[in-house]
Amino acid sequence: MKRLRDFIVEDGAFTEGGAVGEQSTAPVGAEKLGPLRRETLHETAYDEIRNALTSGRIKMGESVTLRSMAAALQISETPVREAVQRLVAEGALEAVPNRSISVPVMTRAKLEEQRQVRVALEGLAAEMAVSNLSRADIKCLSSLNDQMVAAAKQSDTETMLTANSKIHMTIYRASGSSLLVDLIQITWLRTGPLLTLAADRPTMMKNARTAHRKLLSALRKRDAKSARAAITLDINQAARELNSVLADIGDG
Amino acid sequence: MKRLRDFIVEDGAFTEGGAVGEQSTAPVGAEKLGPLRRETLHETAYDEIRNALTSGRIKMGESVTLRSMAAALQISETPVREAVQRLVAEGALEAVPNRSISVPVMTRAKLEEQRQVRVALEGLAAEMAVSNLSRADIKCLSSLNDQMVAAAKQSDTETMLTANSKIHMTIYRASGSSLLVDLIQITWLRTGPLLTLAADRPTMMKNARTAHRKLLSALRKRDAKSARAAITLDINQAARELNSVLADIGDG
DNA sequence: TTGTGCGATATGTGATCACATAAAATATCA
DNA sequence: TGATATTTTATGTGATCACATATCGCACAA
Repeated sequence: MKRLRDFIVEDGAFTEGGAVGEQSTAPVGAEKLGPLRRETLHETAYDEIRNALTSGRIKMGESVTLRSMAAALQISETPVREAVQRLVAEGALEAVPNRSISVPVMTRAKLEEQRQVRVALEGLAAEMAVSNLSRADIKCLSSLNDQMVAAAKQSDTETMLTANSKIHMTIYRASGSSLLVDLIQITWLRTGPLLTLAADRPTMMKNARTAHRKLLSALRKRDAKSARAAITLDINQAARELNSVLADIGDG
Repeated sequence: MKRLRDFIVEDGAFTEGGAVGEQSTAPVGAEKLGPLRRETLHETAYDEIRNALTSGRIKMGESVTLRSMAAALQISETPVREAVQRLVAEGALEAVPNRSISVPVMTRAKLEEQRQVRVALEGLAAEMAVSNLSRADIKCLSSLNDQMVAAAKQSDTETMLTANSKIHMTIYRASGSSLLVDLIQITWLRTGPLLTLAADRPTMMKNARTAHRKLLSALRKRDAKSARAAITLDINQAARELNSVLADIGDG
């Protein structure tokens, strides 16, 4: 078990004082800057842990402790506990009473469950999104795709995964169904830790490229059925790759 | 805003002492009674609140406070906060910072989102379940269905809803996909508070009866496609009814 | 050397306290 | 009397403390 893993945020979001209390001494005249969606500490903790999970900083099977995470984030245990419990409820973490929290290990069966759910959910979302995506949106998606292949060429897996996630989520959000987006995100979160292990594979990227090309083409033609087919292809190819990774790990 | 709503559990689960600490003085010789899945307080709080939501004890648009719930459950605020935050994350409750928590009001758009997701998810689950349901399981389902119609005749909406839920969830669990079950439960939870308002309607029950009959018939014949069709019918009929309820509320 | 029992440490869990802020109630003044 | 300012209360949020128990380390004996 590793303890006190580096949850350290890149831009030092937590380095200076309390992120909440400072608003009380805000300069006058600047109180109308925006809706000021003041994020709570347990929400930021959730985001941080989630990020650590999907970027591979916390690996499959590894365990973490509340105190170490609280220390790394420089906050109390309470908000991290709340974040962790939410992640446990979402299946991204596992917890047995009075034991340390761990990242659930992926199995063949679970992977197949996720594949089927993904096909159903993301296929639907893609179909629904087709009529809502503007010309500009599709241009943005194309740009994100370029970003993704560029990152892959430089073996920058983290930005590659981020770009891939953005592409998919942008489309799904365009479905207009927040429920759909929420459920898809839960599904992705459960696959997250394994996905980082497969991102390096050259075939992974090659498959994703062709699937994304078909996807963008379908979106441009406003062809809902083809969009669904492209998403399905993307998912099935990824699932095969993840299965292969799982086999490799099992051997090692 | 109503405060201190009755969360009082029927069988007095919380009336006597701490549910956890008592295990320390357990009689010797009885320590091997089972796995002893000791449920934490925030889990029981989650179950209680969830129950209050799906049984209509907390209604749509109503707001609750952490302190009142903690008092009703006779526990500290901490575990109820954790339960509430999970429910907020699942979309069953709504919370704006430093304000009381409320049950989100249903809209036409949200209802349609849920209908589409339900068709996709529960249709898939039903298809997958067909090959896994044993003869005994189907008999049990048939019995539950009888229970449901009996409860409906006596206008006992709560047990009717419970039976209906059991029927569906038994089938979905038979899919073998815990991910699918989890996602479906989240979807149901969001519809919960509205469903209790529609349960009284005679057409609601009548439609459900015919759909369930078709469903059971399909299961007996191991006909996955028909099972999906029956589930889809059940969902679409219910959605129409809920829409009607929404219209009535809008007028009132 | 190895297995076992005991003490020390670690860890999740829940309760209590402190605080900022929003809502409500009350007071104050034109 | 009615609008506005002020006080009081209510409520979510986070930190700290206390506790039960699991895990680990270590001595001790066969």
